[in-house]
Amino acid sequence: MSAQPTDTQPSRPRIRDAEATKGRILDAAKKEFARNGLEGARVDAIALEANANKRMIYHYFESKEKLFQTVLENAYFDIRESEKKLELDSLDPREALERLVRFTWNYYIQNPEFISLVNSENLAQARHLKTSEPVKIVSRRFVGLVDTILKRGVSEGIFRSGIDPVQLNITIAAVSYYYFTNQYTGSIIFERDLMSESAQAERIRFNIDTILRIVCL
Amino acid sequence: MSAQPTDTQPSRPRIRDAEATKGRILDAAKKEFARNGLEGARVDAIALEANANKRMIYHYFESKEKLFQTVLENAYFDIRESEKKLELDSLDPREALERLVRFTWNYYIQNPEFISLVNSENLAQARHLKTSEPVKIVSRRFVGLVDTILKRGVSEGIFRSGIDPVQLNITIAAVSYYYFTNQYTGSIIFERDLMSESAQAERIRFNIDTILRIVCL
DNA sequence: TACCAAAGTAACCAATCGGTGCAAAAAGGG
DNA sequence: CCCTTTTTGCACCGATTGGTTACTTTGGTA
Repeated sequence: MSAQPTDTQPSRPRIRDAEATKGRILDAAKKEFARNGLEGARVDAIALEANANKRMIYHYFESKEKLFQTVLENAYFDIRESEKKLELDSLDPREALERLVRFTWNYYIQNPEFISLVNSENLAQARHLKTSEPVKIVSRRFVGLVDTILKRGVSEGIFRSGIDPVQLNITIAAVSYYYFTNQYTGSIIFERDLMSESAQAERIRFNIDTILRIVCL
Repeated sequence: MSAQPTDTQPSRPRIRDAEATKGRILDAAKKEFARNGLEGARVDAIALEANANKRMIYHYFESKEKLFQTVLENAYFDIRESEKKLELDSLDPREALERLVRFTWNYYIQNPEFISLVNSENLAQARHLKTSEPVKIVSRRFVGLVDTILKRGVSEGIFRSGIDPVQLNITIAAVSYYYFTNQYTGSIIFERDLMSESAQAERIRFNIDTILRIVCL
């Protein structure tokens, strides 16, 4: 054993950086809320993980609930921002739809916290999102995405008309979201490792096929 | 203020009925776990709701976790039992599939606790279900259901071959499950009341259409 | 360099949580 | 009618929780 007091650097010059501290708290909170849910998350655990003092959480974010709200809003901003970078208008409608399905799948894989946060928010009956005007604003653009693809497909004569873009949007999310959020109970009930490489490859193909079958003539 | 010690009947004759007490606790626990999640649920609240003493919960179910496990297992037994009553073999494959999609939808409506309990279990990485052999057993029959319909449809020349029954099973659940579990955030993001009568009717039609498009030639 | 708002810390608190010890009350067999 | 077993009630506990009080340290700047 050494005489050093902790496993951090012995006499860290302690840099003051409010933005960095806020960022570390948000990152830690996202992890903790995703892993344990809104009720299960521990403020002390967030402070520890963020390498920050618990008092700073209340200094910057007021309460556990407000912290969750901020984490959740940021999560929505992030996914909508990523979607904007897809440039689906340059692709033909079928390819645009396939890319959107793939994007949704990959986003959930790379950001597993997103699904868990949304689940927590729905258990809370969306009480944090209700008051968030910014999230509503960024969501509008997102709904328009599928609508545009659908209209283009119809005018090109490859998609059938009369499809509700909201229903399609929901279904695109559903077939991937459900697979991930229920991966643990699913792997038991179907007696198959749903998260193996081969199972994942199989599922994404099935999902693309499903969505294209909905829209094509 | 009256002199009565509590708000229960002053000298209730106290009937001994272990099974009834257990049942009331399980009902109350199901509601409480569904509403607040595994971590958010309060044992005192369950006791109050069940009109039973908290001590009885630990007498009959040992711990909060074990109580949750029992509630969850019962929920799975119930849905699988209901599915058995569908008699899908007497219908032609297309109708059988439609009935199964409708059943899944209606079951989620009539048993909203089921979805919430499954969500909680997945947040807990299915640690309660892992050790439950009975749930695995009743699940096998369930997977076989869709497989049988699919095979019949192929031999009758109305379904295409090569469809993985597990993928189809997952998709049937997904398109309804996702709609309900995300009803609160969904209603905000799509700026539409997803739970209105008309919205529900629209969704179930869309779901039946989706599933039939997957299997039909 | 003296000053002071901003950033960070440690110790603490009241409330609440899951879980228990213990014994009274009620049923049922002899 | 007694006595064992099951069912019930109440008070209580140690641990943990979200949140706070009071304080020190830092770094830009007048």
